[in-house]
Amino acid sequence: MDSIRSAGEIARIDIADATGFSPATVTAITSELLNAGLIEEIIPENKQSQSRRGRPRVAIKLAGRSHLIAGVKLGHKVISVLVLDFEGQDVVSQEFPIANPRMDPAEFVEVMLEAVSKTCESGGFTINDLSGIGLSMAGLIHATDGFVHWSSSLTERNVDMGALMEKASPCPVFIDNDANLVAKAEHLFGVARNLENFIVITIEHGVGMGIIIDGKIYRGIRGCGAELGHTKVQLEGALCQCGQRGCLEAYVGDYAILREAHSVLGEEIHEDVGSLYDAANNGDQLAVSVLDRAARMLALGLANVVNIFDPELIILAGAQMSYRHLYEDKIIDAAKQQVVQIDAEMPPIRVHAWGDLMWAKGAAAYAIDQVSALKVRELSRNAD
Amino acid sequence: MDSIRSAGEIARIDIADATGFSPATVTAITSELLNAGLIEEIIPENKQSQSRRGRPRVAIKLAGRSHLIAGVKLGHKVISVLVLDFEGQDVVSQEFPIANPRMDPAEFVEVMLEAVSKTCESGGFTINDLSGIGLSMAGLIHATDGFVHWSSSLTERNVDMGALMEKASPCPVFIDNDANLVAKAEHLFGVARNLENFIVITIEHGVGMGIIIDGKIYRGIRGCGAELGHTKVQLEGALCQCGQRGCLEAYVGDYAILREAHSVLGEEIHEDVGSLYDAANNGDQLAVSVLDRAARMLALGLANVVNIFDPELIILAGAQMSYRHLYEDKIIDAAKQQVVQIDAEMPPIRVHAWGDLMWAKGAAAYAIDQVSALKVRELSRNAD
DNA sequence: CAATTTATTTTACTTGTCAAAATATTTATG
DNA sequence: CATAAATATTTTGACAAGTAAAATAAATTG
Repeated sequence: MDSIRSAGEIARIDIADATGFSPATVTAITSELLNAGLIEEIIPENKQSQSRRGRPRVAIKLAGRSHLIAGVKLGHKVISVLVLDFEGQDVVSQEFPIANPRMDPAEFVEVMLEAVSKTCESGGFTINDLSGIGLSMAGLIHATDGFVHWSSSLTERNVDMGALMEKASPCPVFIDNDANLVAKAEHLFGVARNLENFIVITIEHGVGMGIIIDGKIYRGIRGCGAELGHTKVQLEGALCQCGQRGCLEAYVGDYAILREAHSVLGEEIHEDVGSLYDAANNGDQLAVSVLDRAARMLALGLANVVNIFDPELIILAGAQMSYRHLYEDKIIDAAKQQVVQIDAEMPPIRVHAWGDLMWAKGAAAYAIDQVSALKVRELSRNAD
Repeated sequence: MDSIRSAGEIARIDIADATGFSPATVTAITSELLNAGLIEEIIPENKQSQSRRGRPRVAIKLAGRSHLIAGVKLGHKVISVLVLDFEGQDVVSQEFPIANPRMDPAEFVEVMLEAVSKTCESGGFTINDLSGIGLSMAGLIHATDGFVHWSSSLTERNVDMGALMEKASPCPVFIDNDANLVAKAEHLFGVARNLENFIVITIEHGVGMGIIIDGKIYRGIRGCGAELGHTKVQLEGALCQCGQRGCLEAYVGDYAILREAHSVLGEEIHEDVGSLYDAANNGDQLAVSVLDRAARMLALGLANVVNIFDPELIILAGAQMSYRHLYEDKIIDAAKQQVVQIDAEMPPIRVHAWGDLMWAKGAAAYAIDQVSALKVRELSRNAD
């Protein structure tokens, strides 16, 4: 069982403790995994390790070099590719500008595989050495079917991307919504490593949410749940890019904030929200007012998430720090004011600034997870 | 496995089909359950049953008379008790007026057990013949601990009701939030009998939600999730009975609607929302306007539920038909307008009018479920 | 009545898991 | 330094859950 990953390094007896299996069973399973090369023992460096007496525990970890896995994120302007080893260590990463942000499916597949290939080559290996590719897309995606209801990266709706990828790629490709995959990354590598019920909220151009319940991504029946950005926070409210009114995203997304600022200023002074934020900090009352409404709306959205899910943790995951206006303590405090009050600590809300590779890392995390499961399945089938 | 319940009557081979177990296993398990008296075979009445040839399938059902289970709901003015048999058939039910809607815990326990006792006696048996009691409470409840953070029925916060009940009751008592238990009833006996991922919304004095994910009630980590009624649908909006502003309940709950009507009329013409609804249907523009806002807010809330959960089904479960203004098609249509649009049918929203015993039935359903699990556990322990 | 069909039960085996015993490897102690 | 004590891991033997395949049961068809 791959709860070795969540611990990083762990001795057999601790696995038994953590999983509830008996030491005997752990030995049986680990010896199989060792044989298959998926995990390896750690040779103890120093003799005087701990002050404990008795036979020393020998730690086990994932065999990093056993598999290489790529994560791909298609953004508006760039496509980023990150290759991780089986342990989750960065191997190589690259970004490529893309010509047009909306492509037809065939072009999309080609561009993506091209980017992966180039990244692999820059790391000294080829795409054929990969055991899996994770693909992170903005949009409405039925992950288990690999079916894309709609994505901002595609010119067509209802694309069976899974089938297209399977045909074109030398290794399995796993597709899901970008926010879901960030949640996966938080689960495997991030601040939610030991949690099984938490929620990740991503804010950038739009607002996304990833829900982990009982350790699994919750996707809804058609695969298009968790659309926090399009929950309505105002009757007949601001116009959203989805065409509807009153969506949270239409108050909190960067385009919404800039839109409001420019509607008053009349011209496009601020190129991005970061510059507006700086203006606000320098006392620009208009900027303060614009950002304040966004902040209050976000607080409302966060409170709603708590009221509905009562999760162990909420993570505000951000790639770029130009969105730092949305990660302030006062927003979290405001959210606390709007949560159903009981005499028990409210779920913590933590901010996690990942850096630019957040999205690609999510994709890779998902692929690692899927490849792990695949290899274990293969193993037990080969036992026959 | 007690998926016999969801089918009502089912032959062994169909159980094998439905559960994925082999026929051999089904035989083994059912023979144990038969022995324990929990299920029984149905003697075929007519010889010329079906046109199939071959050995006829013999159907199995739960042994109704094997256990009696009570469900209790404490409302504002009455306490209702419903006794079901193990199959879910009504045995006897009764309602009792209660003196004061808020009691201290000791009084609460006494009043409840008194009501259950009287109901049992009116059915010709005693409380000692019950195998379990389900208790449905409005409020914030950590069900698995039997801990009541807060309830409108109690004068105190943070009551360990489970412990109190265990001391006073001759049989196990299972406590949960009232909306969660309605969801349970829908799952066992209602319109969600074969579904594993659906949502129940109850509207009455307040707005409640029960979430079923993977066949289990989702409660959140502190047991106080699913508070749809207190999600905010308006920044700095109407005042809610919880003390906060902008809660859905503060627009949709009956007290909110009446409050608004009276704020304009100046006097209390309408005793309940039903009368306001009649006025609206008779062309009273003011009544129309008041109800219209409530309807639009409810639609918004429903759309948010779809956008977040993308469930198989949403059920609007109602006890009394005086709330029929909230069950209209136009509301459901309005909700559809505000849902993320994809080229796939949106989850259906169904209205289920239960009648007055809805809440008590939920409590009983939960208790049946828990007692079933308990008995099966006892059985496998006795196998040693 | 025999042949056929379908449902259920029995039998013999596989698999996953565990408790208990055995073994391995260390520290502490006289 | 040998031995005892402590702790981790592995081996062994047994049990429980589940299955495939064969056997049995109970109907229909011709």
